[in-house]
Amino acid sequence: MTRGTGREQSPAAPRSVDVARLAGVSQKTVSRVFNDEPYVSAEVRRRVLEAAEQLGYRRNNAARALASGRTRSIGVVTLGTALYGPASLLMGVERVVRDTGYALRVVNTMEGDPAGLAGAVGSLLDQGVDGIVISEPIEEEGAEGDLTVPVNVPVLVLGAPPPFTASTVLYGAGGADLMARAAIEHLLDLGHPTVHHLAGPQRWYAAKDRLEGWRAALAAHGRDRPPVIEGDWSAASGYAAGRELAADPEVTAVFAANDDMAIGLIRALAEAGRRVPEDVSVVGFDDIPVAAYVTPPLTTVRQQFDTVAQEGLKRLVHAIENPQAEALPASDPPVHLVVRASTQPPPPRRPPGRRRHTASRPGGGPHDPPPANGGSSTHH
Amino acid sequence: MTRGTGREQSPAAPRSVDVARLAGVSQKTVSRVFNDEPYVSAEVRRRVLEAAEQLGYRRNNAARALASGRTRSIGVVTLGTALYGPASLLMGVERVVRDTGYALRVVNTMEGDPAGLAGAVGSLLDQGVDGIVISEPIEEEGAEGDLTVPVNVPVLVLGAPPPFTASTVLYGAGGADLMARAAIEHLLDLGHPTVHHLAGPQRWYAAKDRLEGWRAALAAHGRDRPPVIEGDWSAASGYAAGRELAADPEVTAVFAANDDMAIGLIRALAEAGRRVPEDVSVVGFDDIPVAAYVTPPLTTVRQQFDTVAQEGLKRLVHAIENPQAEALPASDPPVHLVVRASTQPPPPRRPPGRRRHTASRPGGGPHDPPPANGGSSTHH
DNA sequence: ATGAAAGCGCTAACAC
DNA sequence: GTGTTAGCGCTTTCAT
Repeated sequence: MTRGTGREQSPAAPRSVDVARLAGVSQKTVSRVFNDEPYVSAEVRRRVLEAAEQLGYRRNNAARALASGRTRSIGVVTLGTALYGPASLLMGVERVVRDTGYALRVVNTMEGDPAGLAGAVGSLLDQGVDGIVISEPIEEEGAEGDLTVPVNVPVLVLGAPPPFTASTVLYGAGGADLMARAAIEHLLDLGHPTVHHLAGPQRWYAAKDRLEGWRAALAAHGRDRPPVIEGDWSAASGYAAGRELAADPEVTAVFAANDDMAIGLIRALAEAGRRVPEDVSVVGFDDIPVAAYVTPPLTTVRQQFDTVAQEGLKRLVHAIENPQAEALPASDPPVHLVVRASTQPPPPRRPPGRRRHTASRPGGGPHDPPPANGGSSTHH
Repeated sequence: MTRGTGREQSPAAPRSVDVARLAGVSQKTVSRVFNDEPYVSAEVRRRVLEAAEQLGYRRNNAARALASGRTRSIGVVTLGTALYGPASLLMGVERVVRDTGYALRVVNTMEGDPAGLAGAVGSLLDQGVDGIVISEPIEEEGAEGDLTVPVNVPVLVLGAPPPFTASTVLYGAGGADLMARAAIEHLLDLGHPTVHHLAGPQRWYAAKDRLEGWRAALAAHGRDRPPVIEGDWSAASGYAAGRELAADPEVTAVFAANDDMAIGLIRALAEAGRRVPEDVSVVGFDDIPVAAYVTPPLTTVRQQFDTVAQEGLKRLVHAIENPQAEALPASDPPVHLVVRASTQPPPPRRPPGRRRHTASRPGGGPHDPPPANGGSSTHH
């Protein structure tokens, strides 16, 4: 209707020249208006915007990218899981990216993906992103070490050491070891002689970090370090681990690397007649939405995904827009241990080999309303 | 190093002409090779690929998009939540999109976002996507009905009726009503006189669908339709609902619109002395990863996000690549009710007003190992 | 404060 | 089978 090419199919999107013509200015002026450049009179700006509105003009991003060499988009590599941690981080990233005016492109790396991280990053590079976020990468078999593709955009790695070298690499989401440590110390403070660890899959850096925090905390307090059981993040693996641990009367406290495993673990313990928290205390990690409502309500470490995403992206965008400048400093997120009903002091020591069931804990029965978010204390 | 512009900064990405020159062919031939077009001799193809490899050539997508008018990317609008359902769907979508050779752009609509769906779609249109997936939209206040922006690309709406008109609109992820219905019928089959419903927020179409299935099932069987309680998907809201329902001795079966609410509900019931499943049966929806490991293991409706995503995207891509062709038909996903321990026949009827605790269920105590995935039956 | 001209790196249509 | 010629719709640089 507007531009008379004759074809009715879909009336060809208006271009900036069309707007310029209608507004009676040059095409460049339209460009100026849309880029908020200075030196456009208010009157002209108004005319241009009005013409654009009338035509339903949207600027063509491909042309823009081609001419400017920047796509104004950020790519994120995530694992293709709906696991609470990675999914929450992704949502946090999206929120911030949009706020900063960039577009978001997403690719997944599946566990066992042959191309893996390199493939994912390559695909983003193909798409021409201005920066890359790698969220919770896992260790690749074989492709250990450097990426084969040269990465010429800034990269933000959330929750892991550098998987490769790029022009600029930033880190974020550290401090999981400190968080784990706070969990362990909570249990030691309650009087547990030591704490067992149900670790996450060690190909995940997140799992390694938590293991490391556990190790460090026990070492710092001169405690025994019992053997580690490795799960796969799933409640099923936590359940399997629980069956093992239930058989060992020495176990009075367990730190699980995520809440799902903690829930499976608690179930297995309960089925074996070892009550939580009376006989065994359990701490999880993540603070998933149901953590306060399972039985017993789970003591756990809350991750602040939004904060982590926000802080990391601020630094990434800074690096994109100020290529020569110094990288902004990272800051460890605060540790936030949420104490609920799954932890309490250990049962009194007694000669091994005798089965017994101790009295109920003071005021901690299942009839207490779960603290909505209550009982949380912030360490560090 | 290769192209001598003198600047060492970052040695300017090679272009297809550079490859052409090195391979001793025309630039167009390079284009042919990279687009897998026919009519290139094996020998030339080899030379081109080798030259490209040597130069580290990656084709410029902005230029490609500008010249061809297609971005080879699909945009997805999701809610900015890590809720299991939406997050799983997003992951499913990503997986399929990559397989089909498209890139994925993601924008969120936050609840209460002023721009809302229109803003999100507009932002994708700005980015120049070839197709749009709208995942689980919620009803917008005010902006009811049509989008103000013209959408000239095919749109796939997952889990909702048409929020607007576009050139092509496809639907997917229907059938939630049938799934809800299967859940209700499972409870009726067990002998419950009727089933209460803890609904999701009714601004979500997914919540409406489940409510509708509940309503239809009760109507079909001529049962009472008790008042509906509306939650917000959270375990906390399920807990609140549970306190209400616990006070009503008539309640013997509850269908919760998602698992998180079901878990909160069960906790509130337990605290009020109403055991699940002995006194009250509960069915959830989603089959979240921990559903089999909470106490009691949750009977729930499993959603097949991968299938839904795959099926929907196949149709979307078809619509993108065959603009004139008939839309591929949709197919309802199969209903998959996973029966675990949170449901059983109702306790024997007795005069109202008397409190009692009935015997334990036959072989259904907490010491049964949770069926990993067991006890599932597929309806419809 | 505004405009003219020259590409950005590719694909499309046609020639050979 | 391969090359040539034009743009795609912007941003950039430089004039004015």
